[in-house]
Amino acid sequence: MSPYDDSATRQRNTRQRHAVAALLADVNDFRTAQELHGLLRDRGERVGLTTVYRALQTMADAGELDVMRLPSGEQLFRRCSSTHHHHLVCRSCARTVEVAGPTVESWADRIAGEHGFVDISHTVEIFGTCPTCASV
Amino acid sequence: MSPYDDSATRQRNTRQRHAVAALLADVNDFRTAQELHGLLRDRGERVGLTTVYRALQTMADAGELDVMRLPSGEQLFRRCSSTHHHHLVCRSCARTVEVAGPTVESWADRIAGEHGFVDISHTVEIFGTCPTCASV
DNA sequence: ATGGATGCAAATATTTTGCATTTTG
DNA sequence: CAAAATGCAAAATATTTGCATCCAT
Repeated sequence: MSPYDDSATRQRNTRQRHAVAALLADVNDFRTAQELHGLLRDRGERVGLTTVYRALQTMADAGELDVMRLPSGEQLFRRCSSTHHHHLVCRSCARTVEVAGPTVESWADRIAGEHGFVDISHTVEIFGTCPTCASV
Repeated sequence: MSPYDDSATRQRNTRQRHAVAALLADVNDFRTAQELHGLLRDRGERVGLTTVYRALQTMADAGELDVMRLPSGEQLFRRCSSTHHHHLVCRSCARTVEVAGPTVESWADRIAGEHGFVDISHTVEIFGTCPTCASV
């Protein structure tokens, strides 16, 4: 493997995968596969839902995407951001606030290390009722 | 509401719900609905899968159960432990270590409070590869 | 040309719901 | 007896797979 191999993945450079990657770059936030598929539709891109799922899975396996799961069970995908953060989500209206958590990051790494776990990732979700919904 | 009302839930006291509750008390660990249903079978209890799901949902809504989700998407249920803790889960073999996180608790409460959110709950899952799986 | 990628349809898997019947209080 | 719970079958949801075709290399 050459030292400057910039193809992180071994996949082919298809229109569809490019469209998915471009969309994720623009959105830069967690979306379900189905939402992403719909957004591609809106952009006039013609990509099958199956292909969206496959592209997302490939990218996630390659470590290019963060994946989290909604309480309802759908998985959410987002382009990996160098600025790792978590979410504070309103149970009632789903309003989401991104919060940074350096405290949690180091805590998670330390805890995992103490148990000999490697290749650590973590998810933190805080649920509550936002001020607007609470005042109704 | 009487001050010493010990019926946390308003449900009826059926054989099936009792069986599910008793099983959860014995298992005292995270299990899928299907696994719990199978265990009831093994015990000779005759409870429909639908009923298991409904009992679990009712108990979870009542705050009697903790619910988490596997990376694969199935939800896991466990009798609430009074000692709130989080999980360090091996991606490969699903081995789970329970870890306490006072740091995270206070962090989550503070962050949520700063944004005016009330009635806070949170989930933290740490994923990694356990020592055994990593050495293979 | 050749093997990976696509996309439709169908299969899976998990969880929920309609509804007739049974059971609890 | 009335309301709630059960359980079967069917629906709903999310995601994956078979396979014939297409296209990037």
